[in-house]
Amino acid sequence: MHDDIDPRSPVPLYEQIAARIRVAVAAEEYRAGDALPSVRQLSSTLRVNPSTVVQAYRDLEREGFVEMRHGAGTFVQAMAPAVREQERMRQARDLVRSLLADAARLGIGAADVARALTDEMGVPSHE
Amino acid sequence: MHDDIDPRSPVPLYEQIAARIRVAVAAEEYRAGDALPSVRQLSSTLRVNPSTVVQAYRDLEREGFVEMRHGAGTFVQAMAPAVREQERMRQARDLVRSLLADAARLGIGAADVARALTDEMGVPSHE
DNA sequence: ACTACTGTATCGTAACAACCATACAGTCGC
DNA sequence: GCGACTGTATGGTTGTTACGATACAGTAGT
Repeated sequence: MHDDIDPRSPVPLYEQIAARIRVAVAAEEYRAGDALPSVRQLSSTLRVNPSTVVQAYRDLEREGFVEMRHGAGTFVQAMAPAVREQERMRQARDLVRSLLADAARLGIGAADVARALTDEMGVPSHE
Repeated sequence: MHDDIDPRSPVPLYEQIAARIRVAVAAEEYRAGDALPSVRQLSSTLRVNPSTVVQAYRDLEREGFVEMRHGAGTFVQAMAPAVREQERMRQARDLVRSLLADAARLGIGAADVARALTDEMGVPSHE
């Protein structure tokens, strides 16, 4: 439960925070209906500005992970596994599309990308 | 040979210019050893600042497409097809790695990404 | 060497993103 | 209804990126 959060990382604080919550929810560390730490509470334990936590929570809300209720708190959303799966695939599709757009600008086709991906998956050198 | 370049696009001008040159080189519109338009010349025909063209040319130089010779001009590099292929795969690998990093932050695994990619490739609905 | 071209380096400006500070507004237990 | 908690909205600071303006430096034909 130590920091996990690194202000000097190139990835924004609010993304680090959101990622942290996502895995906690995925690991059922939080159940549907549970309240997340309040904005101020989490911001003080992480030594971060409340607004930064808000930004993380808002991202999670857009993705359907949580619901923010004015004056009450932020609660994890119930979500059928099938729906969650579907949502994950939608995000994956968006990621892949922007990747292909970037690749095209470099003169790299989808086939090359696919090859590189299978190469990366086949060699689990990290982690 | 008209503009192709759109200042209002979210993709930077220098990237649009670099992309334009890449396809021209790939299409053998320029051959190895040929001189590209000079920085000032291209910048004036594109109605763009010389520095912007320089940035594009520098990117192309980093990628090994061209060579900038101070006082002489910018020339397309000779490059064996095998080397070019290898270079393309290296770039594809880098793209895929950063994609997987992004995906991980969203709780999306490589398997989901692979599925999304094959879906996108299988259904050429756009363009 | 001079001149007219080349690329190079440096600085400034505008737009944007991340983060913070602070005031505002709703909810709920007492 | 009051008080202590919640999230919300607004504005400012800082750092980064894209783009431009302008001065510097190398090359080559004459």
